[in-house]
Amino acid sequence: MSDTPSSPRRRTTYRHGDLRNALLEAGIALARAGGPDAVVLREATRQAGVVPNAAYRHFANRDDLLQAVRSYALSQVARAMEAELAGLDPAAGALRWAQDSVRAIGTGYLRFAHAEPGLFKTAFSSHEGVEGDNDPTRAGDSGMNPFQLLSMALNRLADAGGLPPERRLGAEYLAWSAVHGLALLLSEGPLHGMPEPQRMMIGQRLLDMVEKGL
Amino acid sequence: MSDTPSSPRRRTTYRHGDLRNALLEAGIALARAGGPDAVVLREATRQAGVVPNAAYRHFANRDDLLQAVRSYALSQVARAMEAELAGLDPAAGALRWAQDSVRAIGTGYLRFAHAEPGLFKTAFSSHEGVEGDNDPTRAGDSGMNPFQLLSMALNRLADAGGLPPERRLGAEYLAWSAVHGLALLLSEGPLHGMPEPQRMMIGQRLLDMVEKGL
DNA sequence: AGGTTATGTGTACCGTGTACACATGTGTTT
DNA sequence: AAACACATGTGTACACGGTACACATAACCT
Repeated sequence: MSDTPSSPRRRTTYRHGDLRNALLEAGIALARAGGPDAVVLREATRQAGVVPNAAYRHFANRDDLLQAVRSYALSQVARAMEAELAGLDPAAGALRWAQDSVRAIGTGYLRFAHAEPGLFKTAFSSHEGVEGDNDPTRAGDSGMNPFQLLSMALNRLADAGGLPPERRLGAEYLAWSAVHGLALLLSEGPLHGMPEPQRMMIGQRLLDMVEKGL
Repeated sequence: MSDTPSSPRRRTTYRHGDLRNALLEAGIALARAGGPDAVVLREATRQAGVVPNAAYRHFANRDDLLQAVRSYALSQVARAMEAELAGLDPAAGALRWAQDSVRAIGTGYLRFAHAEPGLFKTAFSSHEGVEGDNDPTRAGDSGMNPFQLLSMALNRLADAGGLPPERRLGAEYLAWSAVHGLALLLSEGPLHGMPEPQRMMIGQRLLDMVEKGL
């Protein structure tokens, strides 16, 4: 009971053994609790039970650690989307399925933003090109990252005739804009404390708008 | 040429005379150049030519200064919207005018986000309820803040029959979500360096989506 | 003139990121 | 096994930022 921060588990060996991982875990915990700004190097090392500078053997600097945390957060977003997709019935007709897929992506995004506001904020704190990268640490079980999952859903929609080809290009950004914007309003914006039912309702309304307007 | 930061104008009087204002100006300059995180108390006092603690006679703390800067940024957003609205022709038919009004709001928002990314980011860094407040420092020449301008445009649309009454409630948030999301993607997101023509194009496409889907 | 108040100064402390030199294990080569 | 290089953690140190507290000085008001 002589540990102050959280899990500084007095280590007996000079070597930590798994420091990079411990720092990442700590960083994730910090991000979860307080968003990207809460990911503070010194606190992470404290939780890992090492001296501050030890972190520099595993991360170039604070931002490097933050990016690692962000990758994790992105993979969690992907998983949230995949979880929604998994509940769909492909036999419900190609168009319906495609539309539901797009909605599932949006719903997963919004759900995650609500369930894990800190990680959500971290995931998109510095949205550097996630589009064309195949970093598996940012992907879900499907191997796709959030952006790629959205693209896939939009492809389904286009293939099913639910989205005219001339409007397919860049559709990711339109859909993403809408959902991301709402997620922000709900998680840290003026729609903050909105109760669950209304939250779900406005989310669905927004997805209606996207579906109709895309 | 003995001044390092920017305009530390060696003052001869003990009293500054207009410190609150000077700090605000400095804060705005910092925000303009680097967004909310760049608004740093000590730097503002440096530019004003006073000692760090002098700031506390005019602002409770750093955040208080930041909020003042944010209010200014919001008023600039409102002005950008008003500038777009001013170019409209009310004689073009009620519906068309109403639709153009909504588009003007969106366009002004997007333009400002592009022209002043730092201030834009600052304006919405902590979107605390701007809806029902009448702080004139956050308003444009019309006396309305950005949210209120949007509401007004949507009212016009509803009055002109362009938006069914049952879908009027909360429409602000749907439109705002979409435009805000895109502004983020364009200003700090993956759509960052997008050339002007394409930027305009995707902006209009997004507004099409909102108009169709609202 | 004397007191009260507003505004700027000096000093000081804490937390954060990070550079640099040093210590201590681990693994490899002879 | 001894020697050495390398990887990884430690100690010390500095700069920067926010901010508390006591003090100085000027403006204002009897």
